[in-house]
Amino acid sequence: MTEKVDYKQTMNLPDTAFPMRASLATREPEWLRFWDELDIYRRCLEANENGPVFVLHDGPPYANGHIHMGTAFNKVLKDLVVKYKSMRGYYAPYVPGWDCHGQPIEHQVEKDLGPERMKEISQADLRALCRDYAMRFVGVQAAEFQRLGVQGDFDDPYLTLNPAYEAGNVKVFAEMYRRGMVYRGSKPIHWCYRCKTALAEAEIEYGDETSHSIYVKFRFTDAPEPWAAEDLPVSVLIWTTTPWTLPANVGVTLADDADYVGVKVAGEIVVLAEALVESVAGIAGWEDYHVLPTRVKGGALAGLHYVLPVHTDGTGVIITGEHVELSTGTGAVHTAPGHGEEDYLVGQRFGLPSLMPVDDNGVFDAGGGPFAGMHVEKANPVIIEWLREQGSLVHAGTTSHSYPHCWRCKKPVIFRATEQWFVSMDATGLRDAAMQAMKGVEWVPGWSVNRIGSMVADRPDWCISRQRAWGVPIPVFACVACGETVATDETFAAVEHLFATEGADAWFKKKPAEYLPAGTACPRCGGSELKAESDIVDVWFESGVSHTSVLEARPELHRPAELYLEGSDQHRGWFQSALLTSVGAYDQAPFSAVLTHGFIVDGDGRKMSKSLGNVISPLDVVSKYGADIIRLWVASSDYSQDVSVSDEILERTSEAYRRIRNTFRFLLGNLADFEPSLAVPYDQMPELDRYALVSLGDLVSRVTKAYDEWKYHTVYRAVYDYCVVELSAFYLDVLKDRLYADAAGSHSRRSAQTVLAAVLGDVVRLVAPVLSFTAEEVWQSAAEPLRDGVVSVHLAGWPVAEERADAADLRAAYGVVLAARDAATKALEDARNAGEIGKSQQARLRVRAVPADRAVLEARGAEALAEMFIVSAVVLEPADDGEAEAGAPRVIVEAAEGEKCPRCWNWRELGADDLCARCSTVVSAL
RNA sequence: GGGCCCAUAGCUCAGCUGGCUAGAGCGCACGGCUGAUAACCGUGAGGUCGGUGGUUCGAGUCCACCUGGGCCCA
Repeated sequence: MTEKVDYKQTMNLPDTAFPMRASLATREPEWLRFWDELDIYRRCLEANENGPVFVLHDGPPYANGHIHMGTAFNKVLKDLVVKYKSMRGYYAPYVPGWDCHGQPIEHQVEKDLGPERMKEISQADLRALCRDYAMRFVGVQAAEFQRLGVQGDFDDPYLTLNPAYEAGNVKVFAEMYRRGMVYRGSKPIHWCYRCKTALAEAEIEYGDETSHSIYVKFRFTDAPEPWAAEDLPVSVLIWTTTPWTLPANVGVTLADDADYVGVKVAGEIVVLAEALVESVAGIAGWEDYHVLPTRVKGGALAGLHYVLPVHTDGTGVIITGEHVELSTGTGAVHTAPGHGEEDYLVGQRFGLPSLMPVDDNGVFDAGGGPFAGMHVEKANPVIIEWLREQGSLVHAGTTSHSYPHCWRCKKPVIFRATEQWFVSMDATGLRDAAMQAMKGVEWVPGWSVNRIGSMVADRPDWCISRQRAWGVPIPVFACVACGETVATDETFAAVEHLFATEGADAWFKKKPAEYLPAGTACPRCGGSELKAESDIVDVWFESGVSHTSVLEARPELHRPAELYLEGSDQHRGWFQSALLTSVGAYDQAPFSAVLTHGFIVDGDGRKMSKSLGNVISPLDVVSKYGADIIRLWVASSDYSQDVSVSDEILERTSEAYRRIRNTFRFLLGNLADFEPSLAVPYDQMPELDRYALVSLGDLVSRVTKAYDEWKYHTVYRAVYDYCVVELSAFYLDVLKDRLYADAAGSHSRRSAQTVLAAVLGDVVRLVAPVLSFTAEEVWQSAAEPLRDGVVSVHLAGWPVAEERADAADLRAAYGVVLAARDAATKALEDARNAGEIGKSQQARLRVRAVPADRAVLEARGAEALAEMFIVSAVVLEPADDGEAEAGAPRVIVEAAEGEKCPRCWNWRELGADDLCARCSTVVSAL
């Protein structure tokens, strides 16, 4: 019996302090402190001071609430872009921003305040509360974004409530105004006559309401052709639930393509959609009626005139629209552009006037005709009676339907046109210019341009005014004497200066005379008393002008930005408002490229909502898995579609992370005693090592290309597969014998370490934009000589794929070798299942390959093949006739000859010391 | 109801301009190893490509419709 010797001590086993368990949740904050002390954001900028500039311009999230999966995804994606560009040598500043104005914050503050205190508070005080509210959440979100590893100028972000930002609004508005694309018009909005206020869509609560339901005849001025022969009065029959809007009627909208018929009833003819005759007859209680045979398309009736229902001395016109429903009503829609959104839009298209005879209190003015002075609600029954007297009422009943209510007083609201400010899409050719400008932009993914294109092509004029408190005022004045708008280069300059120095709050505290140049007067009547406009600007306009307030204003940025990157909802939102304001003021798109991503959905592809109970919070993921897992999930997802997240997905991501982490750990462990001065030159390396470097170079090329094409999930895939397939399953597995058993300072082991150092150095940088924390941990765990004085992986630059003269030959040869290896592992598995072997080193393989392959294998040498197959010996044999055609080599497993070397576990002839020759030499030299 | 988009194994992804028995990794099952060990190695079983119809000699890959889902409108 030989005495058991512990040869383990004589081997070079991995040694590293880099822990297998990541403990990201606790360790990541330490790296955040490390970067903070390093001032890594500024260091990255300084390092690239002379590099090309790449500006990713942050779209400002709304400053309320905590971050959610969508904002986390967006910010991490941006961070990948910025960190990659920075490592590539670009000067890549990233200034995060927040959208601080707007109705949701104002609404929340008002709710917190309560109705009593709300009545007391001044606009200035209300604005101060809104500001506090916004600032609180800017702080909350900034901390949360940074926890995700997002790097940027969080010490000096841009906020839409900053004076300098507010001034930018004036600058852009002024330029667009000067160019003649801003005008005053009217547009219907939700209005609560009890609270005497305009309401935003978000302030509307929908609830069931019982309304009047009336059918009314509008008499044609001349009997339309199809029914003229009957020689009876002909009317079009409409249905409405708001009798009080009839005084504002100017048109009747029909469905262009639907069939309309005349119904003879009670001695006259009423026209309505054929599909609705039966239901109307039932409701109206027609017993004796007759549908005339002639059918007419709605479009054929367009242009006919009828006598207005209330103002019977005037006429209205028949038009067509796509919003006409054929499931309820009559298929003929009473159209009052002053009192309905769709009516307004269709009215615009047909050039109908927008009558609005109702004042702030909901009372008819003179435009109400016989109902002037009456409140609309009280007028309803009166109007119905009046219509009955006129003989135009066909039926009056009630109906229950969903109707908008005021969130404050919970009472029904009305729709009512008011004076608003608009940006004209066509008066100065803004639409065409915008369509043109978007052609010069790179849209990722490509279909993205279709979406914004159709939006810009179809959109109505942009209503940019809001009747609210928390925002930036429309920077114009009205003459108190004559009502004329006063807005000149001088007043704009004064307001811009006012905002820049004191903020928009000053608008609500000072009188115009205090900041306008002396002598500013109304151009029409010469009046010198001016009133500041009380409306504020649409928040989309506000965020849109960041190209001016931020890109142009900050020295490190520029307009146009290289990239805007947001969720696909921003085609309608920020992308569009930025495009329109930039083209409007500068004839130029604000961005060179726009990247959009999908929305975050659950594992079944459904949107996240509290009611479905499928919401996952990024903060929970951070504390359970760590920010790097979120980052890896972001990188692994194809953002051009909606992106799923679920416990399973995160669990899988986490497993993938562990695999990558372990790969780094193995590399670090085997480089403990290595430094660059010990490196073996490429041309002196064993072939396998050269192949490994070629393969590494291929990875670098592939990954770099993927980053450049914004395909992060390809980056992830490539790196992960490389770790698993190339390294773990092949190269590293093969290398263990050499690394552990050869002499520590041997050429063969140093060669392997040279490769491992290259792999470590390259891969850690390839993943640094994604696994920012872990890459830093790896970097700091590497021996100092390997880091060469670079204090952070994020300052380490980008790896270069080296060109190797023998690369093509090696790729071809190793294609054959790896195919043979596959055949070998299969054969070994069979032998294992048959109980013939355990470890592969117990085997000796006879490999029979077709001549071409055998030549390739022979050129590597049997010893090299044994090393690569991790067996004790390989014998190459000619294939039998029957095997000659086979693609993969045939492999026969036999027991290895010799005995198991107690040190390296290969089966060899053992010497006097009971060791194999290699181990004997190594041990005796110790 | 409209515009844009999506739908390949349990998961994440490949499948270019239509052409061999639809691929990868993970997960899973089984096995090995115990010198990457809350690791590592191997083998294997899983999709007929959301559905229907069509174009074609041939379709996951083109067309139509449908179903389900997402964003934005209405």
